[in-house]
Amino acid sequence: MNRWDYNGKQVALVDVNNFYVSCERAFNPTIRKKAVCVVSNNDGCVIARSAEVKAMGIKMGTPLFQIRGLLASRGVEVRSSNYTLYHDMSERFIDCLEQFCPSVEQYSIDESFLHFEGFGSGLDAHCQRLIAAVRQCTSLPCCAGIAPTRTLAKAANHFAKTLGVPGGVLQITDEYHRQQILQQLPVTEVWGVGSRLSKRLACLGITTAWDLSASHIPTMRKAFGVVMERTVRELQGIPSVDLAPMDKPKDEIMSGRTFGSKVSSYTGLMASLANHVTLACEKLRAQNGATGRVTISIQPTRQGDYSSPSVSAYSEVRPATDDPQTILAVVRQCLGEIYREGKTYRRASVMLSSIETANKTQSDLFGLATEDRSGINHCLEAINQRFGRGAVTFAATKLSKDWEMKREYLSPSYTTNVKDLPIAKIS
DNA sequence: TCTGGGGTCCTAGGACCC
DNA sequence: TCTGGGGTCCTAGGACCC
Repeated sequence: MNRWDYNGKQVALVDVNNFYVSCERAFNPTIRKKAVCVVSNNDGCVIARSAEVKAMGIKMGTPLFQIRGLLASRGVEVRSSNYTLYHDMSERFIDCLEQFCPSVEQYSIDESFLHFEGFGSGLDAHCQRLIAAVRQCTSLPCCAGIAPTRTLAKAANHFAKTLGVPGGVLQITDEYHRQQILQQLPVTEVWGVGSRLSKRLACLGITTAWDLSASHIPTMRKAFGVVMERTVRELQGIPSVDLAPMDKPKDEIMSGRTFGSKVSSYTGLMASLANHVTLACEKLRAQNGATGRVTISIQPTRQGDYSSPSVSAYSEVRPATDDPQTILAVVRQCLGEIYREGKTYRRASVMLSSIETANKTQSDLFGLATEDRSGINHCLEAINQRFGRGAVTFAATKLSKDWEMKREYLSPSYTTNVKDLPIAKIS
């Protein structure tokens, strides 16, 4: 038995190639052979690229306005991000994975860790069948990396994708193989090592994943902390990272967005914040929570190349509540504290924290019951669910339109809106 | 009132992820 | 002129307590 045989436990990282682009292509055959990129909210910057676009040297996060000309001259199809479509496709993807593995741990919208035990040498073939099934059921292309730890599985997946391995699966099977893989992987590509850490690592002569894996753990812990120690162990093949389960109730809930165009009026900011209160409260109620602390922040427009720091204000809410109207009143008061007339702003957000479970919130002193609006809140939610988000909103959200998103290149919601169902023509 | 050390709890901020 | 959003985990430092 070699050291890779952890009671036969293996983890596979399966992720969809260029997820957002692949979703756009799934329902639009005319762009399957074309270069495609997807841009962020407000059509701000590039957040997904097809292989052709990557080959043009266009980097992740490039502002759209800088490359409009280039994209047009190369015939690149641009799409605004369509999260309704992507979330629905993500659910279909995960449904498919669950047919092949009893223990699926969703990590992000397009990635999941699959835990297998006792598969032996048949795991590679099993994952190849899984990938073929995903392709058939959803038309999404994906790859898998298999190893004893999540960090190594990530590394294997990286090469499964970039080397175009047949079948789309790469498994690290022994010590020699691990060394080969890690020696070819720049340390920047290691899961958990970002740009800052990799710069500091370079000063110590650590430039590949293999260098990092061979580093002295106590030294690394002292210099970089426990997160780095765990990364090193994972690279060595010792499972050391645990993920918080996705269905765990959130400790804090945030809703924020950059405006479609600059906002300078109090009512404009309030309109945006009221919208975020509604969205945040939907999430809060979905996890049966109540918030005890509301924080708002507004960010002034950038000065030249530098982004201005955001300004924030918070207030405790006692007793904790899930009522948007109560929260809205708090938000209004906070905005009054930090709003400066004459300044222009680019972004606003609302954060709910100190979240408790709604049915065991402390009642306030003397048991003064706050007005019970749960009936009306459920009613509003039901209307919005049936007729679409925004069918009923607080008056404040309608006072100004400046904050609304710019989405010039939006594709239809093929899978979630009857009006947008694709039409098949038989000729 | 001063002296001190150690523990806990909270918050802000950094780094990272996709 | 135009540069995303939502989250996690960890650490340091301050306040408070005994």
